[in-house]
Amino acid sequence: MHAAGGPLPLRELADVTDCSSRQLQRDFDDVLGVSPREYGASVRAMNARHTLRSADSITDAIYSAGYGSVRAFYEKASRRLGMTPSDFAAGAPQHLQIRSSTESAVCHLTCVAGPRGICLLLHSNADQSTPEGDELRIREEFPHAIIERDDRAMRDVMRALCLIAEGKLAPELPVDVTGTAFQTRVWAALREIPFGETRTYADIAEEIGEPAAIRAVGSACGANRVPLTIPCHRVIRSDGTLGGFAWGLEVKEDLLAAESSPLRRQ
DNA sequence: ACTGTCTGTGCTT
DNA sequence: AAGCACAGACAGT
Repeated sequence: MHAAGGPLPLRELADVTDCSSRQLQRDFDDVLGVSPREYGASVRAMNARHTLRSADSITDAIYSAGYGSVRAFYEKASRRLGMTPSDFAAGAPQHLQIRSSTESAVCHLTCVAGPRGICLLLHSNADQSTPEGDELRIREEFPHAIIERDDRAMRDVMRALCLIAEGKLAPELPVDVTGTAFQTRVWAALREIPFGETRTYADIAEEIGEPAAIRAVGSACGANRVPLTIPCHRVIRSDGTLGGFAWGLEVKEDLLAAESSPLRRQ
């Protein structure tokens, strides 16, 4: 489907992968958490991001991305862009984001936020190099945005992030992240986990109505660009082991220990 | 436990 | 109106 740039008939996929169409449906659901058709729709939407950049007109881009009509594009894909197609086609030059960095008691934090909320949160400690790596990661995520450092505007946000990083109760922060339909559902479920509690990957899968998509929940947690604010550290495995965490298992362990200790609550 | 067939339902074109 | 994908039920391995 990536080669084709969009969804493929189920029969065709089944022939290529040499398994039955029913089995393919089940495998997609188990591993990816979405149906083959839905996955293809995401591929096509991603494809549209590229054609929008290169085509002469929005309409051309929409058709060459494989949509049958302009209407279909606006219904299915335009929400994923996070801006109007014409803004996106122009490279979103006017999109302004602010960033700030601070030292928490535990680690160095760098946060990038747009008008609607936090869109990226990076962490580093003494072992790892900081500024260049962060810069690269930010550029990778937002290649066309204007990003300015503004510590004053971010002061309250950074303060709240420090609290969470230390395992203390903090005000909820607005987030502005885009993902697949499935990721969005997982991230929303993660934000429902109360401070001081944990859930298993299976719990989350159950909660979003995809009880089989346990591994997919794990991937969605891994794809979380704003740890702490979307508390993926509160998800552990059913057997009690920690599972994974982008910032390292030690950090995850410390966070959970601090959050569950009543003495350190505020 | 895993797999394929059959089938009713609902969405898309 | 026709075709297709989806997902539950069921039976065979």
